[in-house]
Order: sequence, then C-alpha cells, then structure tokens
Amino acid sequence: MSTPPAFKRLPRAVREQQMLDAAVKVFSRRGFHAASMDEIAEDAGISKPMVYAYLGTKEELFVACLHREATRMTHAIAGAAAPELPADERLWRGLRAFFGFVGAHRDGWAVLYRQARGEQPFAGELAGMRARLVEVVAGMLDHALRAEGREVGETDLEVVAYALVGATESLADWLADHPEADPEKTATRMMNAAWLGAGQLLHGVTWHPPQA
Amino acid sequence: MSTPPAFKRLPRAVREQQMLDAAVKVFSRRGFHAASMDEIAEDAGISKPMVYAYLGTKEELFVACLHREATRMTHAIAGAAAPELPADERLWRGLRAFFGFVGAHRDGWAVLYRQARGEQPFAGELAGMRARLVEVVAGMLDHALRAEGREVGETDLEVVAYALVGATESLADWLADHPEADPEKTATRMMNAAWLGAGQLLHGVTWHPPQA
DNA sequence: GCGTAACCTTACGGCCGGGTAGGTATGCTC
DNA sequence: GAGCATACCTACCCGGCCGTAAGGTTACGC
Repeated sequence: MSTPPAFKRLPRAVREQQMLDAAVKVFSRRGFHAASMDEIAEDAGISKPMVYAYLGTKEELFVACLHREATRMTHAIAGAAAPELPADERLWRGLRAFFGFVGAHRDGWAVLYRQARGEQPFAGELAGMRARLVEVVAGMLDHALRAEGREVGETDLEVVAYALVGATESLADWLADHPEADPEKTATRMMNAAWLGAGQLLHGVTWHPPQA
Repeated sequence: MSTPPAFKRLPRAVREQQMLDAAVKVFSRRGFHAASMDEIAEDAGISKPMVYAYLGTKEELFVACLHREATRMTHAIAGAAAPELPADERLWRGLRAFFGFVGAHRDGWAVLYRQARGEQPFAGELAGMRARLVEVVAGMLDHALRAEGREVGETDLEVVAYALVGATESLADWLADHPEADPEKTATRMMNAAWLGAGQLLHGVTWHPPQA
C-alpha cells in the first residue's frame, strides 16, 4: 500500500509533550472527572494506549500536568525575584512574574490549580507546593522584620503569609476569568493591597479589636 | 409479626435534614465524585430511593447542601455586621462572624466550598455567591472612600474587594486545616492584614512600581 | 537486507455507581 | 375500619469510561 502513514511516527519525548498539552487543555475545560482519556488521546492526535504506555494512569497523568506547569511557574518566579533584593522589590517582581505567567496561560494553570484543590488525591500534592510558597513568603517577611529590629510570632507570620498567598491566588482566578484584564496592572493592584498592609505591620502599626 | 419496625417513620422535613447532614459529611470527607449515594443514604440511616425522592439527583443534592450551609453562614454574618456601623467596625464584625462560623463547622463548610470551586457544574453557583459578597465588600469600601471625599475606579475597587475575599477564604481553609487554632484570633490577624492595607489605601497612600 | 525494538492501532472486558420499577407497611381522616 | 396518602424498601438495570490484550508497521543497527 502506498498510503503514506496518515500520521507520522515521533520520538517519545515529543509525543509526551503533545499529550501533556492535550491533557492540560482537556482537564482545564472539562475538569478532572468529566475529562475522558479518549478525548485527551484524540486531542493529542494519538490513540489511548499510547497515553497509558507513556504517562500511566489518569491520576498520574494529572499529576504530571500539575508538575510540569508548576515547575514552569516556579522557574518564572524564581528567575525574577532574586533573594538579595530588598523585600518590597522582591515581592513586586515575584508578583509581576506570577501574574505574567498566569496571564499568559489563562485557562491552563489557574483552572488546573483550582481543580486540584478540591479533589482528594491531589490535595496533598498541592498542599506541599503551597506550603513551600508560604514558607518563602514568610521567610521574606521575617527577614524584613528583623532588619527593622522587630520580631513576630511564627504563627502570626505564617497566617499573614497565608493570607497573602490566598489573596494572590484569588486574583489569579479573577485574571483567568477576565481575558481583557492586564496582568501587569493586576500585579500592581495586588502589590498595593499587600504591601501597604504588610508595610504598616512591618512598622509596628497594629489594629486592635474594640472592647466588648 | 410483632417485630417493631426497626427504624421509625419520620416526617419529610426531618428526614431531609438528616439526609443533608449526612450528605455534607460524606461530600466533605470523600469529595463530590468519590462520594456515593449509597454511602450517603446509609449514613443518613435510610435507603437510596428516599434520597432521590426527597432531594433529587446527586448534583441537586450537592447544591442543596451548598445552599443550606451558605444560607446559615450569610445569616450569621448579616446578623453581626449592621450596615449603619462605621466601615472598620462592620468589617471586623463580619470577619469575626465569618471565622466563628467556619471554626464551628470545621470540616463542613470550608471543605464543601473548596469542592465546589473546582467542579464545572457548581462553579456558576459559587461564582454568584462570591460575586454578591464581593459587591458588598466593594460597596463598603466605596462608602468609606466617599466619606473621605475620595473616589476610585470601579475595577480597582472590585479587585481590592476580590483580594480581600480571597485572603479571607484562604484563611478559612487554613482554619479548617488547623483544628487547634482559635477563630477569634484568626479574625484579628485577618483584620490586621486587611484593614491596615485598606486603611492606607483609603487615606490616599498608594504604591508605585519602580521605573524600568 | 534482516532482526529487533520502539511506535502505534483496533477492539474489548469489566466494574462501579447513578438512577428507577414496583411493591409493602404505617398512620391519619372520616 | 375503609380508604388514601405518604413513608419506606429490595432488587435491578445499564451506560460510561478506565484500563488492557494482542497484533501490525516503521525505522534503525549491523
């Protein structure tokens, strides 16, 4: 038969990336459960057993997606926020890189991330990632505090860092849902809310609940 | 047969509440998909068809859970944060009520909420609830701003409100994951982060990105 | 050129779990 | 105590989708 093979044979590494691309796309659009392996395979231009051969079961595939995207993001941020810069500069650069990344991947990363938070099997995976991030932020705040000769309880620090990260994630969602919005501008707004708040705290200004 | 009916017959309203209790419990523990209607029925001490007869399909059941819990929470907050109070007082009372509620329901509300964010069918439902909340917060900020004779773009307001709500949700997650933590204290910390930040903004202090 | 390894396919098994059909008991009304 | 609505159950169906068995085809090494 002279029929040229309708689709080309490709080396494993290439196919894997195509599959991951397809998987991210389908998982994002449908959600983990509603996504079918058949659809992912079809979208990758390949047949299902190939996916199983290369990336393993459905859960493993999802985790693989998560890891690839998370790694990309982490690199983007780490490359921007050098540790020797002053705290506000670091925070600003980190935020800008983060929102830049999310903006560029609109319905890839944010949606995937949102998925993972709910589903039991991935909650742990995510919790780890977030914990590392929170730790970095907390470390940054602590560093800035000590530079001012002040100090704060560990839990206080953790909670503030957590709130910061939460607010940022939340705005990432917002950004993913507003295709017309500008990532840079969003980062600025976040910086305003975060830094002016944190800045006050750094200078020892605190708020006290009214009595009774 | 003198066998007294092993389990009692109860009026519909009561059974429905029992079912909802069971559903919240199981959905929280397993997640929407992993939860089976059989387990929910069993946990409610009733058979499956009853659940379908009273609360409808699985999705409808989940939405019903969401609604009941959301309504309870809304009432708790609305009862605490009277609209004629000054902005900081309102925010404080709202936060306190919110964290109090979450703390009291630990693995009910927060987990359910977390579930709903990821799953397609409920995203809309949730988006609506959150949108209303964001609007309230934005309105509060706007009110405070006008009282100071200042004004801010609508999008700016929305984004800040969104960040605030996001940070709060995030701390709710944190609280749900830390059984030993004190809701009141958490509310105070949130208030610090939120109000000192927002307060600065209200007074016209803004942060500008460094050139280049 | 020929073996062999890697790439790729079509087709199917099997199970889990949502949803329902049909029938029984119980208590309330008159 | 007849009649009726409502509470309740056992058993079953059936469709979707994950995961795999078994076999074809292309390219590369020697």
